[in-house]
Amino acid sequence: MGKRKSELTELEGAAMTVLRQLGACTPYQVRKAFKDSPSAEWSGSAGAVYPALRRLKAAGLLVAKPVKDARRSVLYSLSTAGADALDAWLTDVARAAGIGIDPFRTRAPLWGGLPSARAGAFKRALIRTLRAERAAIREQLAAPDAPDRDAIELCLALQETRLKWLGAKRKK
Amino acid sequence: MGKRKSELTELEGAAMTVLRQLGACTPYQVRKAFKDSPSAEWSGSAGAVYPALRRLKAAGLLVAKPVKDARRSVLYSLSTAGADALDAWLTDVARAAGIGIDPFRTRAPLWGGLPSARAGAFKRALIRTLRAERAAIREQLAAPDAPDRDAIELCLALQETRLKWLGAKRKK
DNA sequence: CCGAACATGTAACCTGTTACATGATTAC
DNA sequence: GTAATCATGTAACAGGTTACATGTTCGG
Repeated sequence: MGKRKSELTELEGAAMTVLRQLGACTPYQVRKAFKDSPSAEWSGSAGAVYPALRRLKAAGLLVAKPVKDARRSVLYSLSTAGADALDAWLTDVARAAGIGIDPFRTRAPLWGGLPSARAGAFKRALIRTLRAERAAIREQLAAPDAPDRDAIELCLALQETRLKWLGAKRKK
Repeated sequence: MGKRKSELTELEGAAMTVLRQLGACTPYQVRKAFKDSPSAEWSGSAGAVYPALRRLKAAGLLVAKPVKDARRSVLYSLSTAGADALDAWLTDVARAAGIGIDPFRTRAPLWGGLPSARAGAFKRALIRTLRAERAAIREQLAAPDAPDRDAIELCLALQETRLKWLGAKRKK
């Protein structure tokens, strides 16, 4: 069965999440899921996904089922151990509550100190972009068949928090 | 002056942010700033910080001033080109509006599908942790001399958004 | 049948982490 | 003087990214 991995990376967890949601997938389908995702944190680069799935297979967390087509595709799905590992990853409180890497928050402290000529145009552009993303997210929520409704709402809430913060800051 | 770097990494930008805020710093001081930061996204590992600062120096974005102590320390500060690069990094709309890597949001879509025996205890632990962090952040805000007040408020707003989302989800 | 998009990979590179090594300073 | 801590690094490693290479399927 291969030795147990002590911990999953964020990408590995995300990939296994896709497998749980969609059932057995080829690596390409996982990549596609990453790319199509509204909240795309992962580029879904082949150089990350293919090795990651093989790694998980080697660790006994996935089972591979070869497809008999000319492309020699492989359908991966969660093994029992994989399902357990995914649950453990999902319920890792310390990591779930952690901050991650937020480009907005990394930059925010310094926006107040920008040369004012630059600051105005930048803030306008930023707000415009955030609003556009918010609109796109709302669009998705409008679809009656939207999957991951909760996740999309979370995404929306986060963008709105950013917008609200910018607004509050501006007023001061 | 060295050749121009096309783009700064998040850590490089964060390091230069520290230099702008504190003035000339040794690598160790930058590391300390990362570790002390309330919103610590970076471990401030020596293996990242020392090479990063040398990289930026080589690119002409920092100036190095040797200190005449037995430790052969070096004080780094922003060059003119470095200040420009930092401004460009700060005002990179696409990146600032991007989502980054958010462990909470990566996991959130699947919490609904957890075995219910596990889900309850996990959610309680998660809420407890988030509340503890919120309290810690409020603590910082209570200090009258708190620097980066805006940034801390943003941190607080984000944690509250998470808590609110969890609460809303629970009700449904 | 031929070009475009699909699908599977690989190799070189970059950056950050952990763990270690080493010397300087401070507290006692 | 010695132990703890401060401070500066380095080496091995890990995990992603980009760019490339290659074969397959499909639309015209």
